[in-house]
Amino acid sequence: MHSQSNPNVSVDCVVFGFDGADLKVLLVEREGRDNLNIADDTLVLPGDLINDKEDLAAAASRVLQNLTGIQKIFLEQIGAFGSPHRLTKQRDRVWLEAIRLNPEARVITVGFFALINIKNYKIKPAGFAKHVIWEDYKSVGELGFDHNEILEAGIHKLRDRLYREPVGFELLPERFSLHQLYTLYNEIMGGEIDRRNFRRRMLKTGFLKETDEYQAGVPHKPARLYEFVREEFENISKNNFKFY
Amino acid sequence: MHSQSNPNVSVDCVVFGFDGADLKVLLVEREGRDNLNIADDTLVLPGDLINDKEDLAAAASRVLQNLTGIQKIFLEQIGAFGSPHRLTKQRDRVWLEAIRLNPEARVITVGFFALINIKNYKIKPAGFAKHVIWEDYKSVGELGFDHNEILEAGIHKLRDRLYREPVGFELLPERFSLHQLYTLYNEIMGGEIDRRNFRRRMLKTGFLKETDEYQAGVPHKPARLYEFVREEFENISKNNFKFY
DNA sequence: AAACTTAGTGTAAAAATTACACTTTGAAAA
DNA sequence: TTTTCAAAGTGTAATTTTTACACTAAGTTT
Repeated sequence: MHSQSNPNVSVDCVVFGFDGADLKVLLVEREGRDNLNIADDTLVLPGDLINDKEDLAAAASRVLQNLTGIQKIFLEQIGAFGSPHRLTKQRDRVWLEAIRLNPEARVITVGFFALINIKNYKIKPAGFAKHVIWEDYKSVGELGFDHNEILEAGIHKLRDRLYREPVGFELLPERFSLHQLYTLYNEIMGGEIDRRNFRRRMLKTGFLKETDEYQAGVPHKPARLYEFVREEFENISKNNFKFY
Repeated sequence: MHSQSNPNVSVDCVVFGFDGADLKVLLVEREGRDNLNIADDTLVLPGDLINDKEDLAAAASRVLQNLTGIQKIFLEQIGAFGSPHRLTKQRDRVWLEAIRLNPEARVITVGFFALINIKNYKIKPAGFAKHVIWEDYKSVGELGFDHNEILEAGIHKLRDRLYREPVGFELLPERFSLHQLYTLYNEIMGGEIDRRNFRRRMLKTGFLKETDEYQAGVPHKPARLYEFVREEFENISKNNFKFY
């Protein structure tokens, strides 16, 4: 099973989700593979070594599925992380020695990032993942390896994408209120976006289609729900469109 | 010498230069190492395997220096390229078999990019580089390995950077005319930028300092030369500045 | 019926962007 | 020395975009 894995190259996934209020990141709590009993509740990004004949993105997909059960999501590369010291923390070494065939090997990792709507995926820990959790991005503490660094690179990528690609919609249900969209942008940008201007701006783009559906079960005026129309976006965005 | 190199990870450098009119890329024509006589005039990006205890960026620097003599330039990562088929072209295989200890090894490569002022560096081929040339970006043909793909990623990065970072100045002499700057932007953006608006816009930023020096030896009205004042840029760009 | 919560709406001032054509200056050629 | 050539350098008006800002509407809960 390990025989075909490449000892020098791994992948790690930064998967963002949004629960309607806060930005979340998918983390796994590692434990010994095959129930190897090492005490270690360190949180890490889902990741592992690549196989020798496997494309990087395919490896990321596979690893993510193996550890969390999440299937078929679009992963975009963040970049390579290759400090020679990235695996030298004491706790990480102990874990690697329990788990890897070549625990001493120099490993460079390739980070990937993805956005998903939390409610659309059921996560179920497997492999060396004892638990899988959606951690509030703002409360992420010290992760194993150099995963805080990878996460930082991920959030940068996310912000960058959010400006120019319609990625925000990946994080929302198919039908959403403008308030949800606003909260999402405001949360990720960490900023003070004017609510009215945001609304006007988004509507003016022409790729939000209003539906006849409204929020239900909320203790206040229900908001109209909208849909993102990708075809419209494709038309418009030929001429390098900017969201914000 | 090869003993410490990692068989699975390499770096490749996309180095852009500007000669006043056209955007150039640094390419090397490969040959057998130690004058191994294999007939191969394939052009490739400067690159090679990393050493086992070496940071990725450091490896890129070293490799670039070893092949072209270029020292101490700032390299920024483009990303990892890891298709399992990236080394399978026939000519590439022949070359690898003549050169590498593990010619069959799966290699993923990490691309880096840099911008330099052509006139400030003397290039001198060494290592497996038979010649080093500044190739016009527009005339680049088929390169070895997957280097066309890496180059494409490099130009994207360049365009992206050009919008928000003062990277254009890296490509110009310390003192330059607004015309040179304009040509540079217009060339890289491949676009139709209005000359007057460009000039006003750049001057308004406040980080171009006019000097008392003028172009010399040109058969027309000599242009005033300007300098880029980095400190001013740092001040201004706190609030995510955009060039164009 | 009152209180609460979020939805939803418009405008005026300021700033940025765009399109556009002629004069100036120095060197080279006549 | 005059003419020609090539790029340098300059301003404005119209349009569009951005910004700042506060109240009413509608449903639910108390």
